[in-house]
Amino acid sequence: MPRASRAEAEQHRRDVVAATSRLVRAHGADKVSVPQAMAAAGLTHGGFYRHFSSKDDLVAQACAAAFAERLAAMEDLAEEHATGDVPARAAFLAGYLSAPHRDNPALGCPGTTLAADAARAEPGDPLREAFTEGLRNLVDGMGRLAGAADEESALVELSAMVGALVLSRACAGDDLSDRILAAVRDRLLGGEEVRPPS
Amino acid sequence: MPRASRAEAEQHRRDVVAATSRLVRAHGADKVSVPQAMAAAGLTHGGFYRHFSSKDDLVAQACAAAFAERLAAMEDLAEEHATGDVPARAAFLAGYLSAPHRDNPALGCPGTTLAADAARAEPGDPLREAFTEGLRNLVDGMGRLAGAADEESALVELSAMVGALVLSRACAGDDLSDRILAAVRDRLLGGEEVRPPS
DNA sequence: ACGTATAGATGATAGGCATCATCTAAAAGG
DNA sequence: CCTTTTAGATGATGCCTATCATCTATACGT
Repeated sequence: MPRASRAEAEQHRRDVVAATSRLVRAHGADKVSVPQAMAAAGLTHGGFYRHFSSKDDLVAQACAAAFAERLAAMEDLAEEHATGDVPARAAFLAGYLSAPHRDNPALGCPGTTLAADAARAEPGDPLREAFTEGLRNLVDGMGRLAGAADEESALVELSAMVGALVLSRACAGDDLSDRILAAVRDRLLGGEEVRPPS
Repeated sequence: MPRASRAEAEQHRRDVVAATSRLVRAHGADKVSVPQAMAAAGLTHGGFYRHFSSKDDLVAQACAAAFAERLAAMEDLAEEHATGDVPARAAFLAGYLSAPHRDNPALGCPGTTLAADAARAEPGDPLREAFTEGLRNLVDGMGRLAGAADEESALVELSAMVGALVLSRACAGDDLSDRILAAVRDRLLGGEEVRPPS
């Protein structure tokens, strides 16, 4: 099926990015091959280099797309709960620290799934930059959600959420996994101190 | 150099595990090849399958070794600060949430570097089990460090620490990286609430 | 409507990988 | 001391990978 229209081609590119975004979150950046990524969008590997300059380029775009998706979900949540009795922040936290989020990394927060790949990338790597940019936006978004909380609070909260999800995924199937999620969820929603005074 | 003594062979095995433990923390489990792991211990890939049943087996042993190493360091710290004026917990936190720890993943906490690999492993995978076991020990160790704190507190604290380190590594080089470490360090050491009351 | 640019398919190239087979010489054990 | 065992070296094997070259047919510009 050679030669698609310009609009179709652009849609294909978007499909590849979206599919890759899910694949890399589920399996890691290096476990997704170019043929796999293209096939996931219904194409063969042939046209790849007409859309992307390299595999790293695609992965970086996929990372950016994942962050954008999550940010959009956060803003939807903020609107949804703008007038409700459940604060948007509580809804966000409960969803984030839930078993479904833990069990669905492919559609989940890239802060948890791509951080390891970004950390291992070289300082100039496009993935590294896409991740940093996305993370900054996520922190800003959390600040807005919580209602003008300071950056420090947003950073602490996000760290606890990311750490909890990462650890709970790593030991999923074990009792410990649920206990991690519950502990952080209760503590963040209850507003108790991080450490009980000794 | 064929045929080493039994004691030498056992030492070689240990060397391979120790070297791999560092390699996988630095580069990820799949980026370390069998020849690389053996070469890092001064051997060729030839004798590999006399020591390990598979690459997965080696990686799992390397993970367990990394956790054991960290736990030993924690116990040393507890002894060291048993009678000092700086509580062991504070020393542990400060070291954990420091730039050197961020910049030296090869020698750092496997909870941050191997969680992604463990999370992607199948439920029955030896890496998954080694990680879960190591994590459980780490949580117990933290409880002892903080002086009989409840498990929930240890889990929340560890989540925040792991999340902070993972995120700060992923955006190392950017201002944000230092701010993440500082925010979590200050909050955990200061004993303030996770979220300031709104 | 016609020529040209190009999206996408097919196929090739070169390299790295885990694993296994074979060989060797030295240690273990009697 | 002589036989057996085995740690480790060398060298396949077959598979998967990113990237590039080539081809084709169709959408686009004129």
